[in-house]
Amino acid sequence: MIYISDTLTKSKVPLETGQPNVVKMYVCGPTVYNYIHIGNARPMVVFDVFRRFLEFVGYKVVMAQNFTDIDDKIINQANEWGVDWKTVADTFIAECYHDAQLLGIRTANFHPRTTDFVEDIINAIAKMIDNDFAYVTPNGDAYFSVRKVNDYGRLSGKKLDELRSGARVDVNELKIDPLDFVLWKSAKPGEPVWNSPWGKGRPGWHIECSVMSQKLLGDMFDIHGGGEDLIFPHHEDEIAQSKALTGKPPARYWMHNGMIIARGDKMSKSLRNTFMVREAVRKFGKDGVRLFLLSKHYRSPMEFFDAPLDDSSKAAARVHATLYRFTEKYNYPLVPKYDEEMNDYQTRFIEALSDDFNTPVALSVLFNVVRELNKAMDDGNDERALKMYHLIKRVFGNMLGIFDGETDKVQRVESEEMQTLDTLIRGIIEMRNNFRKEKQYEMADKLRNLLGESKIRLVDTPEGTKYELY
RNA sequence: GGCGACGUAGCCAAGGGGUCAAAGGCGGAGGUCUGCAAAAUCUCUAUUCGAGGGUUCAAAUCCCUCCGUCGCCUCCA
Repeated sequence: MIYISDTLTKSKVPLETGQPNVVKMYVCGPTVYNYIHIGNARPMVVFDVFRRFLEFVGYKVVMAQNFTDIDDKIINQANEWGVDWKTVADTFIAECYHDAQLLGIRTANFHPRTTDFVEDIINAIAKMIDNDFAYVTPNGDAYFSVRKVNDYGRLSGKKLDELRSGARVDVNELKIDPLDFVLWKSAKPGEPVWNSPWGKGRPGWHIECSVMSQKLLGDMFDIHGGGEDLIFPHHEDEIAQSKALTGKPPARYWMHNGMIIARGDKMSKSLRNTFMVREAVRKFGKDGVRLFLLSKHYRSPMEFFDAPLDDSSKAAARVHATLYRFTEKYNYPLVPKYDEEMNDYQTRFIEALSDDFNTPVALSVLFNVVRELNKAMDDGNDERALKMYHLIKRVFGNMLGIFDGETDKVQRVESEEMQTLDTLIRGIIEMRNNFRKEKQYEMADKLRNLLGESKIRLVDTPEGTKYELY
């Protein structure tokens, strides 16, 4: 049984899906007006791994992640650059796919864009107006009446009257209640527009997710995920909208990941303390970044700074070296037969992830197996080595989306340049070994240092001298 | 102001009434291996879990107080 923390009930609950062995999951994606940063990447990686885990234990996962491709920030950005909104959106959707791919995030089954669903959104709003959950103001805005649904505020633990007294809510005389939120924004001059029964305008933010998730995953899917900053008002409003439309909340469970903190604040584009995914991958490697993101429980906020990223990067490199050591001997390792030890490690790994997706514990199992793989190779126990290799590379690595490349940062390209370099290095190694044979260690060490300065590390093994670039 | 989370070794981070003299990673010390290194491996590196009270046969784990950090309440993943 898999247990997850449900934001709505604030408790750890068993995952019981609508259809047996199928998990339908919707994860809120970014508004595309710039490159994605590490904060955007956390839910992407977390839910990517969660999905792989569910698949491993036998679920068929149907996953959707949206792009908000029309919004004030996109329009502002477009105006600033003197291009149209769609160019901005298209550009950063493309860049987002690029960065997601760099991070080894599998594409979801659906990546809906708001502007592809305007017709459905209009229909949904019309229905809410008909059923008296929403109203149109004289200027052509449409608003949702928050007080028409019961339990509004349950997800975020807020009480309507406390919110009102907070007086932080948008003061807008057109709204009947200050807490009402916009479903359709009437167009200001020069803004992109779509036609609607109540005038030219564009969809508000919350309605897109309700409409797209319902259309793609159905009235009540299993898991709705996203960053915890979306709990209020975004997800609260989605619940209200779905209840107005279908009489049901949109999802059975709500999973929220904690924020990435940088320099004392939440990482956010508007706070200018972002660290781009692209830069992080360049600096720490794909597996280093993923390992970092999985090193802390997904619900806790995590501080972003170099030291732990460096640690994760080193740990990833160590595992890569171990795997490389194995594949050097066995180019095409086949499938081992499971034994008690393998079952035991795998069970521990799965149990960790089954307990509210405890990735830090799962990683501890992984690192234990890495040590066992090294030991098996040290002992010359190839059969056991294959078993450990299989667990790391094909089972754990597969679920975590790591160790699927040759090495993390160092490329072992079969290019002509590499061939030349290889010949050169091998030549120097041979010279050094001749010096060693003649016990001229000073000369031998000189050559080793020379290579070391060029970031080439020599490793003397019983099978001869090897080298690696670092 | 309201709601919520957290404070565990040099750093990162699990655990969440007894099996914890507390997993794992990074770092550090020492051993094995090596001509020496490197890599790998082994041992050690928190008698203690922010501070102070309390409950209990038993607490890092439950309760209270205090100190500190952070999130949400506004666009945000």
